Amino acid sequence: MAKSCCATDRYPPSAMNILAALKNRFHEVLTEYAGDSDVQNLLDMIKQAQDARFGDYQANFAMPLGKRLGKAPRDVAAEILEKVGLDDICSQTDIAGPGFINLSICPDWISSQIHVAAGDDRIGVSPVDDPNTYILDYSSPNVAKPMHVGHIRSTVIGDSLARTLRFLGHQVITDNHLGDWGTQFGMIIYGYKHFVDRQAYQQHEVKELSRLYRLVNQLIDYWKSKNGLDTQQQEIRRRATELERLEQIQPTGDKKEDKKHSKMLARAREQLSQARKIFESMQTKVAAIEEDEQLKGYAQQHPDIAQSVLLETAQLHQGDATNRQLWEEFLPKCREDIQRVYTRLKVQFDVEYGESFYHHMLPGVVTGLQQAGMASESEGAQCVFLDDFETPMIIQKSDGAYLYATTDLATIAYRMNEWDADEILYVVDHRQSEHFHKLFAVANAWNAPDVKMHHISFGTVLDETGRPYKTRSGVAVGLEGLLDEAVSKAFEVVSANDDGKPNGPELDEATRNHIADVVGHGAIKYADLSHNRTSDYVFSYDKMMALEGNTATYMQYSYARVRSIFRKGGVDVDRLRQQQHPMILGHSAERALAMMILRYSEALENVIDDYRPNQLTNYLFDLAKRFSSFFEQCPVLKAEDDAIKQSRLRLCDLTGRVIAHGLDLLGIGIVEQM
RNA sequence: GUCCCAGUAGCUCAGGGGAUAGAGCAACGGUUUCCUAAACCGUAGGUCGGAGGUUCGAAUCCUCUCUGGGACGCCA
Repeated sequence: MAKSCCATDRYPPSAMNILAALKNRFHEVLTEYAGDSDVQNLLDMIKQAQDARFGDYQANFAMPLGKRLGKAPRDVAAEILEKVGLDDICSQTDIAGPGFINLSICPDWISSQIHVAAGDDRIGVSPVDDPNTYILDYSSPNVAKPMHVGHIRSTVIGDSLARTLRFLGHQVITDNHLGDWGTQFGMIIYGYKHFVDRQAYQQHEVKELSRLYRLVNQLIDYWKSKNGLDTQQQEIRRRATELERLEQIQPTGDKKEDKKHSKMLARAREQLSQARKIFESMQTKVAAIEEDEQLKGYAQQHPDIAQSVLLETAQLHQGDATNRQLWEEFLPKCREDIQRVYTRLKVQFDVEYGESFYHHMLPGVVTGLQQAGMASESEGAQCVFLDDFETPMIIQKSDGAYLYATTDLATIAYRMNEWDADEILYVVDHRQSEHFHKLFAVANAWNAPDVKMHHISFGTVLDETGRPYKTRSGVAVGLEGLLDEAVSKAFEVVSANDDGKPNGPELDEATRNHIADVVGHGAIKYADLSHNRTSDYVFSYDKMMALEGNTATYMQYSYARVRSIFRKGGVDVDRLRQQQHPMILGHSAERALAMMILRYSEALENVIDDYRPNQLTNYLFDLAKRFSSFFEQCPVLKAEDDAIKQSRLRLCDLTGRVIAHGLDLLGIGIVEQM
């Protein structure tokens, strides 16, 4: 039932997402069949075709509709198609299988749309009709210690979501909720008072502070382990006895019983081995201190270090002059240090209100919740009990100190007052999901009933053995070192590739450095963004820097190829854009590429739908693949005639624009040559 | 013990009601007098952890189960 295309002049020259256009067309007719309430469900069954053999788009609503109406789905499909009339948009409409409606978009319509997109600053992506105010809370490192690999996902995902939401027309406030007020500062204050190396501090304050942080941490761990050894030993004995007991039990012959028994045995063995592992790790920590005379001395002089650290923290919070002064001295230096990483990553925040910013509001949170009848005392602490959770949310400890839950509630209150947020997104790793569930429940019930809050959780970065990514010594890998490594690997690849060019190298040292910088940082970011954020992923330099397949480099390379065509052809891009030559999509590779360009807005909608930047990376990868295919099959500068050449140049230009724009939304740069 | 998340090709991962489940890498075969071969084209590779259920239709939703990871009152 192929149909021919007719004129396209019915369409105003405004940007139109194809899917939206199709849904628009079906809307009225489907309402006749389903009524207003259900029509959206049916419209959602119009989507991109799963397979190119089925055309460009497919509509799947005829099957459920047929069922409901007691008619054959294929008949329903034919009836609806007849009523809707898609002759101007579709070159072909087919009913296939049980009642799939397959739609092929008419080439004329594609070229008219691509023509519109080319003349549009936003490359065919309209801003949303109803902008919201979003607060994005991401990165949020603890400023007392260097940033490590665990911080990058939050930073990169949050930054990309902020850019995307903003481009779509939403009001966005990005906030780096720094950890600048917690126990870590008690630790460095304590460390500074007792163990500082003056000379080292003068040379590099932050380095020395982070050494002090690690030292104090290590000493606390030492005493905790040392004091826990006996208990752990008992635990091992208890587990061993239990295991022995279970091993004595003879099979009963009853299949079910025996299966249960062998399961218990396996569990008991696992628990025993776990207990031993914990014991060993405690022993290692103890030994590390005791084998070092200096550390051993420190430990013996500071047996109550854990308590003392909490005391230092409490004194800071209570306004103790010395601690406050130290905090004011340390904080700006720590922040500068962290800022260096943001500068490299080109990540910016609208505000950076750390935990300390909310300190004065915390008593009000507790009294407010008490007055609302939501908080009550339990075991000396102020708690909010919630129906859906076994454990309460603790908002004030029995010693009077506040917790991060308290700060988070104060933060929400502030954000509502200051910005009247519609939505708050927390880009934080998945381990904190229970905390956020509680937090949202309390805030919605208490003082922020209408705001939508989402925990944009993400998985752990693993090493090649599937363990959380750490160095051999067990410390999380420093972020700066990671970035340096990526850049230097990129430099090697850039140089090797340039040296291997048939007509000799084209790039000087400075250019190579610049390219390595863009490519290296892009590779790291892309690795994070291209995985579905909810899953853990295995971090591998080699995969990331392979610079082939689904990597930022592949997109950057595509862009560079576009630029190279323009350079070689001496093309004046501004003129090209002004001249607006007609788009000719005669070759299947041209059509496929054009279609992909028009789907950019659909890809961005998919990103926002569930806050998943990997929807954009997937799209860009598809786009770049189509471009490579086009590049192979369709000569541009040597096209058979000038009309085709001009059309192809415009297609190249658009591809380059979408790639550059999409990468920018991911926080990734492009280069002219590589 | 309770709760949350994951399990898809040899490896790393997409796909989260729609047709014969995809990509990259690795393997194998091919492409360069031609705009960047960091590329392209092709071949091979799967019981979507397992069992039930809901549905016209299930990798996708529900229940149970196995395996792995994580979180579970005064850390953040």
